[in-house]
Order: sequence, then C-alpha cells, then structure tokens
Amino acid sequence: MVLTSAGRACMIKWPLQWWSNYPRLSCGCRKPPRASRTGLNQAINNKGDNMPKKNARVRYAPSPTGYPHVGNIRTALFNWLFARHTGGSFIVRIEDTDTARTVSGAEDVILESLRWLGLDWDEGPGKGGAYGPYRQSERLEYYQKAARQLVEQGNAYYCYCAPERLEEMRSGQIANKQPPGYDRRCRELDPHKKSGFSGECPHPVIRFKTPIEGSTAFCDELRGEVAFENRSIDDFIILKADGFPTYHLASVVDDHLMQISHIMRAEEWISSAPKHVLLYGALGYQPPRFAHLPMILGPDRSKLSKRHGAVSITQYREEGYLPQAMVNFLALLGWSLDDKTDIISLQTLVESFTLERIGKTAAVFNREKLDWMNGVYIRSLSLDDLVRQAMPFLEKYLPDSVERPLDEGYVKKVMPLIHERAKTLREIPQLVDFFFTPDIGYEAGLLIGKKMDRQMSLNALEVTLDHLEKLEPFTHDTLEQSLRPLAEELELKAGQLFGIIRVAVTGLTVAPPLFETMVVLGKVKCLQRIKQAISSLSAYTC
RNA sequence: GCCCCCAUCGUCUAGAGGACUAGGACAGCGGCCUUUCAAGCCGUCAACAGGGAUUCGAAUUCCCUUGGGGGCACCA
Repeated sequence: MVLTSAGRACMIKWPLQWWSNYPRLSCGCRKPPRASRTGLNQAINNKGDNMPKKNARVRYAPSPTGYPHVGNIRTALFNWLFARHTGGSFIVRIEDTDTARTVSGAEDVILESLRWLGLDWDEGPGKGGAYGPYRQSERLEYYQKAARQLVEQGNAYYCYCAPERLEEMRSGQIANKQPPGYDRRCRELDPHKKSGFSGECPHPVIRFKTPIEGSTAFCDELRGEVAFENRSIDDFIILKADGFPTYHLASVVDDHLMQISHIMRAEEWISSAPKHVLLYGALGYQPPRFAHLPMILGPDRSKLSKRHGAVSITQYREEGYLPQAMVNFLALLGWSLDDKTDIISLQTLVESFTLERIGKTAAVFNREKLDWMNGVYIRSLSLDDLVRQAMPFLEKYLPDSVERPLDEGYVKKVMPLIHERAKTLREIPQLVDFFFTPDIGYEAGLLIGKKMDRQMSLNALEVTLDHLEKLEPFTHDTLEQSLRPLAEELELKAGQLFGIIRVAVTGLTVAPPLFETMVVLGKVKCLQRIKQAISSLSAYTC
C-alpha cells in the first residue's frame, strides 16, 4: 500500500508477466470519502510512511523545438517548488530526440528563461550530475538497449511499414470515422527471420506490442485512478528509423535511470500515460508517481499556442515584467495558498507548496491581473533596484534624440516620479521621455486651460513666467507658495493653472505631479519651455 | 469518430456534508483623497451549468445530461 500525497491510497501490483492484464488499481483513490482521506492523512503524519515527501527528485524536461511558453514554465516552476519544498532535487533534462524539429538556440533560451526566474537546477546542462548526460541525444545507447530488450522479450517488434503506408491508412481511417491507429501488420513477424516486408523499408522502427485485452490504469496524484482500455492504445513507436527514441521510450528510460520520484507534467500527457505505465511494466521498472498539472489556456480557452500572441516567457521579460512577479503569478495559476493570499514571497511559496493544493481545472492566463501584480512588485522595488532594472529599457527605448549614455544620477531623480505609476518596465521610457528629450512636441491647443480661452491662457503663462523667473530657490515648497496664490490672483482654480503649466513643461496632460516634475527638470529648462509655450500659443489659431 | 480529463463571479481562486446570506483578488462601476494620472482607502456589480439520487441537511457524495478542454504522429 502506498499513500499519495493527497492522502489517497493506491495499490499497485506489478504482474510478473507483462502481458497479463494490469490490474485496475484497487486504490479506491478516485474520490474517496472525506473521512477516509482524513484517516489516511493521519496515517501519513503519525507513521513513517513510504511517501517520498522528502527529497523528491523531479525533472523539467523541455524539448528544444521552440521557446518555452508560460505553460511550460509553469510546469518548470511547480517542479522546482516541489523539489525545494521537499528538500529534493530539480533536474533539467533536454529532450532533443526530434532531430528535424530542433530549433537551434532554443536550449539556450530555455535555460536562460529558468535562470531569469531564479529556477536553479541541481542536475542538468551546464551543471552535470550523477545521472548524466542530461541531453537525450547523448543517451541513445540507453534507449536502444531498452528497445532491444523489449524486442527480445517479445514486448516490441520491428515494423517495416513505410510512412506513406501509414499516412494512407490513417487518412482512410479518419475518412471512415474510425479511430486512427496502426493496423499491426508487422506485429507477429518472427524477429529472427528476415521479414517479407523488410524490402519495403530498410530502416524499420520498433513498436511496442500493446496488450490487446484488458486495461491499464495509473494513479494520478491529483485526480485519482485513471484507466484506459488497452484496445484504445496503439502499438506506438518507441524507436524511430533514425535510431532515436520517441518521447515515450526516452522519458520512461530516463525517469527510471535518473530515479525520478514524481513526474509532474501538463495534463495533455494523461492520454499517453498508460503507454508509459505499460513500458515501465515491460521493462521491469517501478514507475514514479504521476501528477498531471492543469493546462494553461489562452483567452479563447484553447491550448496556448503562437496565435495567442505573447506566450514565450522571454517576451514577458522584454515587455518589462519582473521575474518575481511572473513567478508569483504563475504559481497562482493552478495552485493557491489559501482563500485570500495573492502576493506571496518566494520563500513562502517554497515553504507552503504542496501537491494537495494544486487544482485540476484548466486556467485562463489573465494578463490584466499579471499587470496589476507586476505593478505591485515594481512598487516594492527600492529606488536603486528600480533604476537598475529600468536602465536597459531607457537606453533602448528613449528617443534617439536623447544623448547616450544616460546620466544615472538624473535617472535616479526621475524614477521616484513614476515609481508608483508604472505597471511594466517597458512603459517607463514613454512615461518619462519629456525629462530627457531636448524638444517636446505637442499640440499648442492643449495649452488652453479648462473653461478658458487662448488669451486667458496666454496671460496665465506670461504671469507664471514672470513669477518663476524671480523664484529662488526653485523647490517644491517655493513653487507651491508661489503658484497657488498666483492661481487665486488670476481667478483660476489651481487645477486650471497647473494644467496649463503641466502642458507647457511636459507636453502632456497626464504626467507626474507638477512641482516635483519641475524641480527635477530644473529652473532653466522650465523657463525655457514656458517661453516656448508662450510663443507657440501666440501663434496658435484654432 | 474513439478515448481521457474537467466544471464556483467576465478572469484567477477559497470551499473536506451544518461555519455559506458562498469568501478573497484582478477587471468593471461609484465614491473619498487630489494640480492631471497613478497609488491608497471605502463601497458596488457579479458565480455554485442542468436534472435526478443519498441525507434531517449538498457548492461539497453518487448517477445522468450538457458544456469546455486534451489526446489519438517515425512531435514532444
């Protein structure tokens, strides 16, 4: 009897004969009564159970066929959190067994994404480890050996069917509304004789000889027992014509060899899990535990893909999201701490991350909430950190007319003014460019204040200029003491006057608080811009 | 077509038979603050997919229906 982390019980008996029917799990783990779950939990707590709650060995196994999207990364994060929570190991394994689709540079991007988020790995590329190598393309011998073993045991067979034949067969099946699948023509060929079909294909593949009868079940940590009729499982390919394994064989062999304790992967893998269970059985391996994580969906509730726009995690970095915000947000997609917490430190995440609190409902990626959360994290940054993080974005996106390199001291004076206004680092340059550009262009009509006409506004600007020229020192307080009474003198509301000055000085109707802005800009520049405003308003005709 | 998974506000979620008049967050809306915008604070709108069954009692357990999603490659 083994207990799942959810306190559910599973009894798995591995048959001596691989082809005998795998027993349905007598785990009763499919939605057991609450009471019994509680009882089981107590058993876990009180007795030394054999649950590997400690020192879990989990892996993130990306395929370098593209850049990782938020779903992949969420899977990586959950694995990482589980490893750290249990004091176990987080292993990165590159599943590069598809030579045709491998994208050069993708592996680097994947690893860089992990580093960006702070998901450090204990074993894997660039790190090594006792179970390496960690790239499947460097482990072919293991898979080939396992495949040979299966053929020798009679659990697998060479298949000489050409891709064209398979394609034809598949389209015929689909046209006839039949479930697509291999017709098992080569299943019973004698492996010791040259087959009559061998002429068709010089490089045969190896297929698994799936039992025809019975069913195969496994215990999902989140859902309980999941069972499949064997007749619905194809004689899937385990070794391709080029000698590379398919995912099914490679992941089973490696998860065994690397002593992975829990497979945590996306829900889309559920339907291939019985194939893996069958392989574990045939190879004589003890299978690890399975936890199929709920999917992350696009706004249209379908599986995340390129057409959903921003999905590559690197894109979020480029768009100015903070890694800690990203981690916090992703952690909450499919997992929760309690009924009210949404800003969670990494430390708390690690301390409290358990499988029990992972949900099973697919989640839609909600960009607005991410934006809000990113704003929260930006606001929590120290000024120095904000400057450091914003600098690359300013260097890159401030208009060309701004002289480079930027003056860090000046940036440091500007940043407090937008600190609580920025939702992403990427939008900071637009928020502050008037502090940097030599000329601010704007529509002169904006200089006309609310419920005012051109002449009144012009007059206000002229009087303001007059006052400011004499103002010394040029500080928030002196500005306030000078300008507020001035508004009264002009029989204007403070907002009316300040609005005009704001446009004159920043070119914007929406900007950081006026006096702070003017102080940072400096007296000289303010006067110069107000003069410019007076002349453009003088020339303005509506 | 076949198989599998899932089902609480628009979205992310809390919910372990009585604590539910269903809680929190984002978004929306209204207000306060206020020189604009933010931030902050206060308030408001808003959900147990439907039907049976079990039970004194069901968001919670079971069944069916419906809906959504995923899978069915010499891809992972």
